[in-house]
Amino acid sequence: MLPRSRVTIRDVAAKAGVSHQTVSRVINGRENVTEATRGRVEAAIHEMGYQPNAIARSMARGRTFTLACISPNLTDVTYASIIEGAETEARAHGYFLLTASAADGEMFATLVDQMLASRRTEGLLVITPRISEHHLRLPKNVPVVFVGANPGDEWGASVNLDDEEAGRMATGHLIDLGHRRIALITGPLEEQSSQNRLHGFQGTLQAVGIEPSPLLVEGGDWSATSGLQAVQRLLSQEPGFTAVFAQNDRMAVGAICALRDAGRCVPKDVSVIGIDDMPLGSYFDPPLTTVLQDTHRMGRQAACLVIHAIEQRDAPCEHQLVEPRLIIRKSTDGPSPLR
Amino acid sequence: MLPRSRVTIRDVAAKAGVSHQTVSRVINGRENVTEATRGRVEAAIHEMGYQPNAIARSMARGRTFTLACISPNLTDVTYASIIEGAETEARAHGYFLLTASAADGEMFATLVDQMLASRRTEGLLVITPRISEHHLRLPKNVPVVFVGANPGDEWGASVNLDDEEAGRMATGHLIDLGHRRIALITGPLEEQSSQNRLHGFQGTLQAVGIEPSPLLVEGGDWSATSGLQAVQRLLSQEPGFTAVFAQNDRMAVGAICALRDAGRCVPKDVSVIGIDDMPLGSYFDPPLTTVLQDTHRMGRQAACLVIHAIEQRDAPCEHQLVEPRLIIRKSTDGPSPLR
DNA sequence: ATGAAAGCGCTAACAA
DNA sequence: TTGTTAGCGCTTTCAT
Repeated sequence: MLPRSRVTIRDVAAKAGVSHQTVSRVINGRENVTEATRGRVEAAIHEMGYQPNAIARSMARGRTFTLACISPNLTDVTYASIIEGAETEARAHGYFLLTASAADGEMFATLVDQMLASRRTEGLLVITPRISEHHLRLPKNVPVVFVGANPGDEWGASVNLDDEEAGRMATGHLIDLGHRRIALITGPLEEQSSQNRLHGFQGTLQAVGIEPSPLLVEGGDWSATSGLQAVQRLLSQEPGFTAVFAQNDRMAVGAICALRDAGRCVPKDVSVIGIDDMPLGSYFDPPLTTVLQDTHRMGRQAACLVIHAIEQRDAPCEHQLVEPRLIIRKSTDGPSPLR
Repeated sequence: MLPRSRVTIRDVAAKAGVSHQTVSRVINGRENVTEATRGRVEAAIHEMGYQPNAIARSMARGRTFTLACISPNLTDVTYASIIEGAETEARAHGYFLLTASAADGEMFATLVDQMLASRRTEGLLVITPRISEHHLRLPKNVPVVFVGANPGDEWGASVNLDDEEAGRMATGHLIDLGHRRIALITGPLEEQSSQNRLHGFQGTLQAVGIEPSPLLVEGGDWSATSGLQAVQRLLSQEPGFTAVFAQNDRMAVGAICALRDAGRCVPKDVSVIGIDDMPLGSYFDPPLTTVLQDTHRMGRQAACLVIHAIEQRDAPCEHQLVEPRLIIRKSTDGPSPLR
């Protein structure tokens, strides 16, 4: 057992010649304390180097002012940026963020137990691209917000990119440049965002009278390597495409590598567009055209939602969509007239 | 004020027909409880869905099993990976991690107050490339470990890359390839790691009889843009170099861009090496040769050190160095015989 | 093996 | 305005 805190409210009270309750009033900034006593108490606090014990406060008030945030990992910049946004917003509201990564559902369940059920935290942010059964076995009395997937009304609020619009935006950009044969590299189709981006893609093609070909759609797992492999498959089965829409930037970068390896020049022979606007995207060769996903903002909004739900117990379960934005760099251009 | 926890230890006790103390013994796995009573208590716990209240426990035990981690930001993948490593290790030891970003010294001081002085956390990880006065005004009675800089023995333990060795490794690789005129792009020279990497660079050159030229050294701020600009300056003042050692990968990528813009081919005309082994480093053009900094491991070691210090109050103040490792890809090659 | 009593450091309700 | 009295939910003595 570790040593306990040095100075308590009572020590200060004794020194200042008041009751401990008066000290409590002073440190809580209550109005009903004479200027004189307040001065004496503050002096004593200063002299003794008193610092309120947060745990005792939590105990007495029944509040911890702490949020939990569980993410598949902390290093993926998409997640890291959501977390950073959430932490910033949380702190602006006087909350702390207890962060953890959960590799699998089991880990997730354990964390929820230790963080939520034990009342260490007052709310939960779940960052996940995919809702699993574990996510739906959460304590009912604690506000939860999902980022990256939408579990539906009865399970919790959510914040997501408007994925369908992002899909339309990327596809529309390629069509505007004159492309007709556009290949798509999706994320895992079990994930809502992949599906929604796919729908945006298909809808946009059909709107201009292009029938989407299944031979021009390949799936990846969001990694650069998977994007590379997807392009190799596309090249072997239907090499006539003049543009590639990868559902995220990492796969787009992999796609560019595969095209270069195959002797196709980007953007002269093939245009490539991604989604995310990841760091250093403008330092690849060629600089990557992409659709921005404002993850920092998503994190802030998510934190805002949980805090709102904590403070007004009646808060409705909102599902917010964040707008994408097209960022044109050099990896897209009109189709070569030679082809 | 929020509703309090539903079931307490006493409710369970009543249901099981024992004293609350017996329940406490059961949930703490104490030996001195009859199998019979234990069974009754466990049944009651299960039926009522009882979950121990972590705050009350912290209160009674004087322990929170929580560490604080303060970093300049959470998105820089170097930091994020340290944090992830720390969190993993912390959890393996039964600790949580309260994460926050501190843009400046003032924010840092506030966070320390709220997290440490209030006894919300039992130890602190400080991720920072540079020690400032704020870092040395920490509470004396709480273990602190620095990652990314070394404050010296009396201020706290530290975990760092062996920066000097990393500098030697990168420089040695270029020399082994046959380069003699090697340019260096440093990080900010107020930071220890920049200085140490610089020393490794200079020492290695001198060891093979090359006198380091000040005209071949430029400073950046770790950003890709600063690497790009540094190369532009180098090119204008002393264009005869055949290799560039950038003290991190981002600046190396910027350097490659600048060289390409200037019509110099990497690695044919100029070789480029960085430090970090950042994600996607192998997807740039050309794939980046670099010196690996094992940030995940650094985070784990740092967490290990704090926890050790918490559990044995006498723990010495260690300064650990993590070994770098050379990763050869395509951005380095022998100098062109034509030059 | 079990229970009773005390207290962790603070806030909240009530008195004075 | 100030002080007194009770807890918050648990762990830790110390009895029994």
